[in-house]
Amino acid sequence: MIIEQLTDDESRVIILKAVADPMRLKIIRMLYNHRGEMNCGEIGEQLNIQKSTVSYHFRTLREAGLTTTRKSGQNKYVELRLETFEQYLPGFLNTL
Amino acid sequence: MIIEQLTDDESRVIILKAVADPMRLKIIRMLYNHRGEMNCGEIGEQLNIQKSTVSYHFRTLREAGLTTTRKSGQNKYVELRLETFEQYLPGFLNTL
DNA sequence: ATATTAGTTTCATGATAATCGAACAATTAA
DNA sequence: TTAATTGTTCGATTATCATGAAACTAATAT
Repeated sequence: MIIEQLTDDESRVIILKAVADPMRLKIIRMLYNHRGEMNCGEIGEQLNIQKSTVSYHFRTLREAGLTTTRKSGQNKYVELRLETFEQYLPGFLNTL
Repeated sequence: MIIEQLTDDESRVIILKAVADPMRLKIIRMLYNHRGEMNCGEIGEQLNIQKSTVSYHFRTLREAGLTTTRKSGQNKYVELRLETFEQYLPGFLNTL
């Protein structure tokens, strides 16, 4: 696996693109209101889209550093990484 | 001209997409550091891209409500709309 | 052992987005 | 009146993105 060396602006663009989507905005809002980790499945249910699409959005958020993931059994739990939001988008979560 | 009725999330996505681009990030940073309006031309010079592309980015920022424009003679001056940043991306400009 | 459940990966597709070059419009200078 | 300057618009092209369907993996349940 090749380690990509990203400039600060490149990271920033990846993060902003990750947030700039209606579905992912919904996911972020759910996670924020829930204040803690959530089951991927229960999030997906409320979005009314295919699970492959949900999985894609989770990956996008994770690769942007906006979430962390914990696997337990056959379930997977997602949680917001508040530090990343604080660093690149301070105050953003409060506007949701 | 049809007036579009946008939901808050739709506005939000338009704003986030507008910010999620390296060129526009450069433009925003320039405007912010300059603290005040700038000539479109002098911004364009530093970006090393065609003026049609620069014009496209300016339009994207303006339509997202992130800038205002003033025309004076054959020049055009752009300025950040700090209120919009404050409302949707509070603290963001300080991270640049 | 087999079936079920939760999630990922891959492939194809349609939709947006970024860029350039050329033509255009408006303003100012010669 | 004719240049030159500043910026916009249009058309074409390439690249990226969001989505669904199907096949797959891993873990649990029967």
